[in-house]
Amino acid sequence: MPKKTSSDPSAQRRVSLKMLAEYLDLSPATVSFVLNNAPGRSIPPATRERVKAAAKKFGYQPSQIARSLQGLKTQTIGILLPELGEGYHSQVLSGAADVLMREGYFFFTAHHRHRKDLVAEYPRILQARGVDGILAIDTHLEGALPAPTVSVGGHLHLPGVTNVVLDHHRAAELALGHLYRLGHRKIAYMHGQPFSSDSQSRWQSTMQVARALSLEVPNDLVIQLDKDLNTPELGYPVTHQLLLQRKDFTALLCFNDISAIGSIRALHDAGLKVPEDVSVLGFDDIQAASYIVPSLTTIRQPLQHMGAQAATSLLKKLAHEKLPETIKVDPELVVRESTAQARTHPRRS
Amino acid sequence: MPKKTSSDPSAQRRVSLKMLAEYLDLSPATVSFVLNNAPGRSIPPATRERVKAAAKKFGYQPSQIARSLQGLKTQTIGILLPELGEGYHSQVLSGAADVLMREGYFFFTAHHRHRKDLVAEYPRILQARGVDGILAIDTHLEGALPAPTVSVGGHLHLPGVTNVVLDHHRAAELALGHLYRLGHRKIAYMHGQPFSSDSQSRWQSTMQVARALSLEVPNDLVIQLDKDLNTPELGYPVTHQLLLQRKDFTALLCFNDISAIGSIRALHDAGLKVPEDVSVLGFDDIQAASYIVPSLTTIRQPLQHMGAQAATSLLKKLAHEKLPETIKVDPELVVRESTAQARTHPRRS
DNA sequence: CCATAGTAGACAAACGGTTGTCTTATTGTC
DNA sequence: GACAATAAGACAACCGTTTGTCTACTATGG
Repeated sequence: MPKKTSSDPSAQRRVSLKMLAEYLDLSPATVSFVLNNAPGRSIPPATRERVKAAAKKFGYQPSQIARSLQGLKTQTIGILLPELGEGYHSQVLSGAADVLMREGYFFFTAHHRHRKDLVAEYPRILQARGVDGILAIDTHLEGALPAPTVSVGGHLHLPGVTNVVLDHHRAAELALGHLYRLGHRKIAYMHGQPFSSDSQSRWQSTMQVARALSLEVPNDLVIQLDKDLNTPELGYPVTHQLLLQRKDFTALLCFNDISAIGSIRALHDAGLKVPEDVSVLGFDDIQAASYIVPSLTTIRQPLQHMGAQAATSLLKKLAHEKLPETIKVDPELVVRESTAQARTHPRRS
Repeated sequence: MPKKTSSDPSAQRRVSLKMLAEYLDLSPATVSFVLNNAPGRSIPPATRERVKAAAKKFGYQPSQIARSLQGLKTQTIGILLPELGEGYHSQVLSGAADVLMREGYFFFTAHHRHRKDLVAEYPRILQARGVDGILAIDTHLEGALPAPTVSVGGHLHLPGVTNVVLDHHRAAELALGHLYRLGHRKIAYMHGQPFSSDSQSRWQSTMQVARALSLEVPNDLVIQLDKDLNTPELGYPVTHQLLLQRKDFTALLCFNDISAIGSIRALHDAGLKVPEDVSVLGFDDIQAASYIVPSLTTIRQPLQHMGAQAATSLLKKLAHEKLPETIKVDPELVVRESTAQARTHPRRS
């Protein structure tokens, strides 16, 4: 049973504008004017000093809540994302948070685990809590939002919602271009899971670039992820399967780093060396990419930067600047050990 | 130049209690009573229904801000942490966030990068924004806090602040016990960086347990981390150094997983096999621990659980329950590939 | 000396709710 | 039929700010 006894040691009442005013024998209004340096009011320097001194003395801190009630901006943002913790979303969040805090904004984060009811409910609750704007990370928004919104990696276009996305075409160019320059012509491709938000656009871009480079993409060199996993096990079985069918490819373009790590293991178990026999290219540049042996060549998504870009855009939007519908962000090729010059002679099987 | 033209598509004014009351031809008070199911007031069912129907019809959402102003609880928590993004803090945050959201709380996260001025400033700002309580993750708090506070991994004890920490003694028992049972008697120890918050307590616990097991800890089997790195490079040079001096140890107890990965590489480069020649034990259980070859046996810190525990405790504290000063959380041994039976015969050098 | 213009600040009305007190009908009781 | 008790709801104060309007006083110019 809860006890009511504990007298909070931290419960000293905060001083309010009124108390300050009473102490100073001034009206709250005057004090407010001084502390906010409001224009159009004449207050003699002596009084100003008196007020400021008292404010400092009592550690006066204006109540944001009362301010908000006036319909002023709250300097608060609501951030919607699927999960907190490791990975993609956290990186984006981190980039956004840096910008927001630097600009004097605080933010709520609301994670919804892709639950539709929560995705629908949270924007309203956030509005009730007075957010000036909403930042949605990898969140499938529906319907009109109750506040200015910018999204990162959103797959659909809502009117008035600016979307920050990776330039998938550029990513494909970097990836295939790298392999092409290393002499690879027989490349195996990995298609992402159908439910993953990037699968579609990434695949289309990859195919476009492949055509542009006159690379053939035979069906039996395409493998398809299906499991909902976040471990290397994701890539192992499909790669194993691929090896049973065809062995005459010199490179494997993976959907992400996690699956690439599984693929490398599968290749290794089949007696193939990476990168000597097969080059493997990842996507994302997760932390583990640089740890594993061989370290992974990959396409880095500048997640932090995307978050920062989104936050900056949202702040601009709040300042009534016009924004483009879509903001593309450039990926980056990170060359490590898992890719090398293509074999010129067929490997003995 | 910012344009003022953009007419927000999302700007339809929210309906307030007053508007609702006017529409219903009732006083705001009555509406408030109905919607809050306030006791001690007699309202006929018919009116109740009318009110509820109207509220639903207009999508009425009470303003948390106005409520807060009454001095009511805001159902808001402020979370202080060093960084957002990958790693330790994010995991703890994730665990805490789950509990808070489940209980209907929202939270601000404020990251301070260990900057003293921010650590001092944020609690006050959070209070001005009306938080009911503060959760501090790996944050060096000083002085009295303006709200009930619980901390995770805080190194110092503040009066009235409950601290959630790992049971370091238990961790040492798990680690050394595991190695001991595998027959290891000559164990090399790694001491954490002096600036890392856990170094001290972990080292002390380890030494205690070593004594209890009658394990000798000769000076030349102790290595000391010093660099402020978050990559395997952290563990490489010190392990290399150790190998130059002594080669007759059968196990290495690392300070964390990151350094363990570097150590494994150093051992590998020196021609030693893990775990056949040397067993390596990590700490933390980061994601990469299961990816690398050999996968890492490690002591898992239940970070999510610690976060959840802290959040639960804070909510209890807000309900005026008495809490212990310190809450210890149990670590967990995760056995993977990097540890094995100790060599019974000296390795050929 | 009086009208006029500043100056310094008070007053009060919001903002959107909560909650204690008061009023008006309606009913029930003897 | 007089009276109290109860039901149904209005009224108003308040939370801590901001901000438009108003007033008292002082100084200035003619």
